[in-house]
Amino acid sequence: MHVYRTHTCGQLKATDADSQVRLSGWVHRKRDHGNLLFVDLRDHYGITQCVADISSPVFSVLERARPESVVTVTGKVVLRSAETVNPRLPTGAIELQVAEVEIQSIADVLPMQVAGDQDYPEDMRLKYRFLDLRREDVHANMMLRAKVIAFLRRAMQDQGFTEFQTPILTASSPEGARDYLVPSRLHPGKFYALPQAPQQFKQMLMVAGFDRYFQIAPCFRDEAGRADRSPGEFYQLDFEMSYVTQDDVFAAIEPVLEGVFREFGQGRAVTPAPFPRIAYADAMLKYGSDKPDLRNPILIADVTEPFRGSGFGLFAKLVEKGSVVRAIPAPGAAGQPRSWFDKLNEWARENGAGGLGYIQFAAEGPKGPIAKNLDPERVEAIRVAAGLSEGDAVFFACDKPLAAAKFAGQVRTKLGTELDLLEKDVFKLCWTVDFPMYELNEDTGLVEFSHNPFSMPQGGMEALQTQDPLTINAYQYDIICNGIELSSGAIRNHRPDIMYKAFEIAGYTAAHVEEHFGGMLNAFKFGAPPHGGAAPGVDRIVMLLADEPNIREVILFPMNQQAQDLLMQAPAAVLPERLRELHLKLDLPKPKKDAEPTAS
RNA sequence: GGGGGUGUAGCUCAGUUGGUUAGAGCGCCGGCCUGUCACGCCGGAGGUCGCGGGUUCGAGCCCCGUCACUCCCGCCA
Repeated sequence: MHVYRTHTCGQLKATDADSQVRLSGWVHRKRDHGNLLFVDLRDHYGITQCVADISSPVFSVLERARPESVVTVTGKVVLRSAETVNPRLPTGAIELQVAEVEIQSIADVLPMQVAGDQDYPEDMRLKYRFLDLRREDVHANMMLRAKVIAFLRRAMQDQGFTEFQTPILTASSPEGARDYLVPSRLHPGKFYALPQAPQQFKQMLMVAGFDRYFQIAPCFRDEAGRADRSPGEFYQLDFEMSYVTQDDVFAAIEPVLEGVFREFGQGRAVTPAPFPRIAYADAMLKYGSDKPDLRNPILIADVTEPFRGSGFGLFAKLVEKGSVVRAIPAPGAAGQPRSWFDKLNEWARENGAGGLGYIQFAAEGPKGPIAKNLDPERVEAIRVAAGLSEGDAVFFACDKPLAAAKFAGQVRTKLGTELDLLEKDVFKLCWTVDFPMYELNEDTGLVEFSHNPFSMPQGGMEALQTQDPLTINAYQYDIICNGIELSSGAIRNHRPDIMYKAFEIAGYTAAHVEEHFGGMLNAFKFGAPPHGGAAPGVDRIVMLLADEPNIREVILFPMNQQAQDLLMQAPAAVLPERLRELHLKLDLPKPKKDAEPTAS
């Protein structure tokens, strides 16, 4: 008999009755009847009830074993009597009558319980992550993650992509988020940077002729955390393809994404490929966001004209000064009490808006503070523009175009949640396309890149030479699922001449481009294929599939929002000799006074 | 860097208008219990009410500051 186990804790069934077996695992839970003791023994695979009574020498040993101690038990599998079968347990038809027991590892009193579903503070869960990971839900999330990644690898290989590893210690990229830097011992004063994404490497792979690349790529960014954004590091399904148009990229990745949501979505509906494509400008108008949540049926409409020169002086004056008015329908909300509208108004003020005007289309006619000050024709124009019927209400956002769009988007989300309008049990995928290449910096009045400076402008060189830069779109796209951005991508600009011109428009000289992007530029001067790709976030895909509101629930050893690893105690101070070796001297801010350790 | 929320036993939380010795459940320790599966019953230990200051006859509760965690904004080519 094997020294530790003949079976796992999820394995034994009625057909194993009467066999002699050995199990090892954690003491999940004990039910001590004084003269009869039940021990639920748990491992990765499941739980098996083990039983011993007072007549057995193992009784006192097991009785003393605290929860989460690791034990090996040996004995006979016995059928449970009909009334003691536990149908909720896969092994519930049998139990193990313990004849021998060996304690492999004693558990101290636990800081947090593994059995049960009590909530614990996150800093405690992270500090004792090894215990937290034993718990059923978190354990299952990590297994889901592993299966999702295996699926993605297989799906990408099936689509003819090849997996490559790119460097972790690389050069700082002058664009984008802050880099994590690694000091060089051999080169005083110089630093490696951890890649924010393998962007330049994957483009080099295309230049090198590998045609289709993918990688489950670690990405490092020194930026603040969010519920859906892991600080420090995260993983992307990074891919790039040669000789492709935007449509080819979509066609390649859509089956992979649709497939992963179908495979692991547990019956939830998935948008079938091809996914809807929404132009950035439309997305901002209708959804108030470049990340439209298509589960929400509300569509925003522009109603600037009905307010222009109207009796509602506040909006009329703002419109004269260049503001726009957006209407956000609230289906069926006309009958909501005054307090409901007041509450939303208060919410709007808390979110930085002046307030939140509205019209109720009640049975007796339009009512509310704004309707009183508007001609009936204007109210009717609004009703038509926003597609409203009797019984609906409508809210208004009035501001400069971008601010109005963003606020309308917030209202849309708020109303969708408040009125419970979001479609349930569904993954709604779409592309946001046609991002503008440039935007105007309102502070400086200068034209800047609005997203990725290496995307190919639509219309190529001719567009750059002839169009108003602010009207040029890029072959740049995002993939969105339920309002969460899974990925950015682009058809890249592989032409040095177009790149110089694109940077020139944003105010950069050729010398600047050469200095900062010399490596890639150089590569493009020796024959570069047209290419493009994207990089869906793996953590976010798993988060959506696991239906978790927080990305840390699907990461094995996440850092907290302050980018600290509470388990491994990173970041940490280092010894002075290590700093000397790296040619570093510290210049620290004044320490916080009365700093205290965390509550645990 | 800024804003919101939270902070009371190891954990989850309650704590009335500012008023006697700060409570419950889980966990822990002890006792009882031979068919439980969130076992049950009895008893016990366990508190710098995050920390500091203030107001008050009196503060877990009110005020100011601060720290920690979290959510959001900024940031995220």
